[in-house]
Amino acid sequence: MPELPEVETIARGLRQRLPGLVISSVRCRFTGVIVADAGCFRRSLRGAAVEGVARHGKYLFLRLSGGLDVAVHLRMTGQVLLLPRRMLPDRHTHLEVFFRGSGDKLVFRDVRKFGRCELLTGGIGRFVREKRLGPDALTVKSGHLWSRLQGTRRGLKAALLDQGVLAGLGNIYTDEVLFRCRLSPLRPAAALTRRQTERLTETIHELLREAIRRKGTSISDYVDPQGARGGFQHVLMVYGREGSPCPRCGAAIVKSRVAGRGTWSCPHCQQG
DNA sequence: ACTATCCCCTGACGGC
DNA sequence: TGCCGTCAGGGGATAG
Repeated sequence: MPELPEVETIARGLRQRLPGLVISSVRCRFTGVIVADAGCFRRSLRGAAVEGVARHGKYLFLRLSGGLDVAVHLRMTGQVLLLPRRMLPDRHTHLEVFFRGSGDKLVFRDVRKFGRCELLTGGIGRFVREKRLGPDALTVKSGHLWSRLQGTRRGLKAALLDQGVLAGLGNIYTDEVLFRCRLSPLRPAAALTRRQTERLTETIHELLREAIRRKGTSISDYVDPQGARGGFQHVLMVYGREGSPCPRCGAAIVKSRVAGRGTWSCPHCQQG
């Protein structure tokens, strides 16, 4: 499931290849992935130049000429790929973008069809405000987290998964961050001290930077635009590891259900 | 305003 | 071998 590090890895991969290319045509094989009108989407993209690639939380943005942007969300199983333009699309390929004079095409594929592409005319900032996304998790300030966590009655995991609190953490990195901070996922968010919130913020930054360095976590479907898997799944400490010894104290990692999600934690280390 | 639950969708997996 | 139920979880909609 692509979270911030996976989307950042994709953004970096696209940044090396896309800027300067001009879109010659767009083929949509499953219109359900396009938010609003697919015909308008195709017409608007045709002839536009790619000026840059951006990211906020789990959203990827293609910045186009004419003040247009395309917002992409991969949800659970979405992929953004750069493939040879002549390669035949498979049954999960929903969108293909072709470029003038390029041997590659940009492909959106998604087994479960949860992912979405949306044309923006009002800019990224406006989109982020309308979606009520919190600050990006890579740069969120401790003071912001403090005020948001103080103002909720929810448990810590539920609060950190809320993209309105901070944008970018999903189920995997939330479990890993709570383990590193020795905090229980069920602990009331408002019970954190200021010092704990500072440490939590630093740990979020470190964990995400580390995961980006390893090019993300490939557990199920995630690959980068060139089809390469990430490496962070090899260093996960709790996620998906029920029954394995805790890397810190040796106690068996337990799986539970928190905020409707599978949740892995060490019952001994994470009592706080 | 806040919180919990359901739903979207497909493939993998376990039980029989 | 095949059928069926369950699970995976991001986020939007909806109910309480």
